Amino acid sequence: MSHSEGGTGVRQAQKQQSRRALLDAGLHLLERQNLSGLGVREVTRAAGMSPAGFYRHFPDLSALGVVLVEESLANLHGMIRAALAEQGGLGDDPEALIDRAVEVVAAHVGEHRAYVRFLARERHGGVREVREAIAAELRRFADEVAGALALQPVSAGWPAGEVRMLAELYVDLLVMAATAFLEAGPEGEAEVARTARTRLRLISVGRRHWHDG
Amino acid sequence: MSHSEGGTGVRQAQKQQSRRALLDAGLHLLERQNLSGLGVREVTRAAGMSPAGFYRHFPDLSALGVVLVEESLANLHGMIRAALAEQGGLGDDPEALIDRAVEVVAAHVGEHRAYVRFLARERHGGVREVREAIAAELRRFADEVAGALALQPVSAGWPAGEVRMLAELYVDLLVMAATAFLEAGPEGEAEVARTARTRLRLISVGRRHWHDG
DNA sequence: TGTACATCAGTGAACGCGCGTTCACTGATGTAC
DNA sequence: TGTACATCAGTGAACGCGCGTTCACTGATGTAC
Repeated sequence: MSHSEGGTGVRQAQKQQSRRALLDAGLHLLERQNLSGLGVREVTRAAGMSPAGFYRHFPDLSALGVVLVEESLANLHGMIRAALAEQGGLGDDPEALIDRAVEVVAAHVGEHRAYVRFLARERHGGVREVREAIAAELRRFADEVAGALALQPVSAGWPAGEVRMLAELYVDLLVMAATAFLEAGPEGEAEVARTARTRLRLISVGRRHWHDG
Repeated sequence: MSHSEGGTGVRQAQKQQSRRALLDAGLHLLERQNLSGLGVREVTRAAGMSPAGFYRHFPDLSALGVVLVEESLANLHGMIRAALAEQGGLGDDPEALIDRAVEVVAAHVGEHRAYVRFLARERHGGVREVREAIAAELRRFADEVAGALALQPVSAGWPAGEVRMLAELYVDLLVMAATAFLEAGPEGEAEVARTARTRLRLISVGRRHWHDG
């Protein structure tokens, strides 16, 4: 065991650990402030590293921010994919699907509170690279939802552009629900969920009667 | 004319002018950065005043931010009230009302671009006082919309809570439309307007068929 | 296995800089008589 | 109208401070033989 256990990669593993410490420290600090107000020294201090060490990992704080965006939405994508995969299992009951989607969002916010707060704050924040990274990820998110919607029987005969627009509306409503969960304490959570469900159902009803009279 | 023309108030008028210069400089700088990244010296420099002069008008930058919030939404309230007042004139045609609302938002964004950008950026930004001021104003905005909705024949028999929720949904959609106008250049404006109208109509249809089957 | 050299993540000191805030001041405006 | 004093918006210098970034360094890890 004593020979060849570490080998190549010990150094790299240590570096990854430091990098993670910087990302975690940054994410933690960003719960209470904007990325544009964050400082290199502040992050390294929180991560237990000397200021100069930061530059072994990132050229500047925007770069760290972009990595946080990717991580935030990697999580989210996984959950969305799982929720959409259940669609078949839930049959064609739109009520059940809506309930499930809202549950997924609530759970996601509960588990990744810091990431969600970060996204909400920087989505329209002062750092262009980060804004653009978030916009790109949300577009990919809408792509997935659009793909799932297109498979539903209700969408038969709808042009792709309209399905896509509907998907964007759902995404926007889910993002709004997520930030509402953030802002409501635990006591307000049920109310936020109720509101989110009603909104989604309203869209659902509208969609069903779109071509009526 | 030479006696009594100025009189009391010249000093006060000059002070107001300086205060305005500070607010305008701040608003201008905030188009490209977060409030939490703004500096006292930066604002006074842009306003052509010495740094110390700032403190004759505001205790700190958050206070300036709160005033900008009030101004932003004072504008908006006026427009909303005007749009809602037209409601009677437009009869009960919901299509026309939606078209008009979207036009009003587009015009507002065109004329008050800096204010709208500021609101979008600070709504979830890093300065609590400003966030809370924005939330309070948006609540008042939803109150007005709820009041108008309650008067519509379509709302007969709807409980006040549901009307309120509907109003909040409309407000959120309009706010999202406003930020979409911001981000789209002039060439994308028509597309944003089309999307916003479709979203609002979808709600409108859903509302009409809410209690069907 | 042991040895000699290379790599490179993290350090600690140093730099110049712009920051927020204070202070005593100045001079135009306001007021009392 | 004129004069003497009060007010106070804006100034400019000064302060101490924490910032971002650089640099030569150290010592653990990796590699060649």
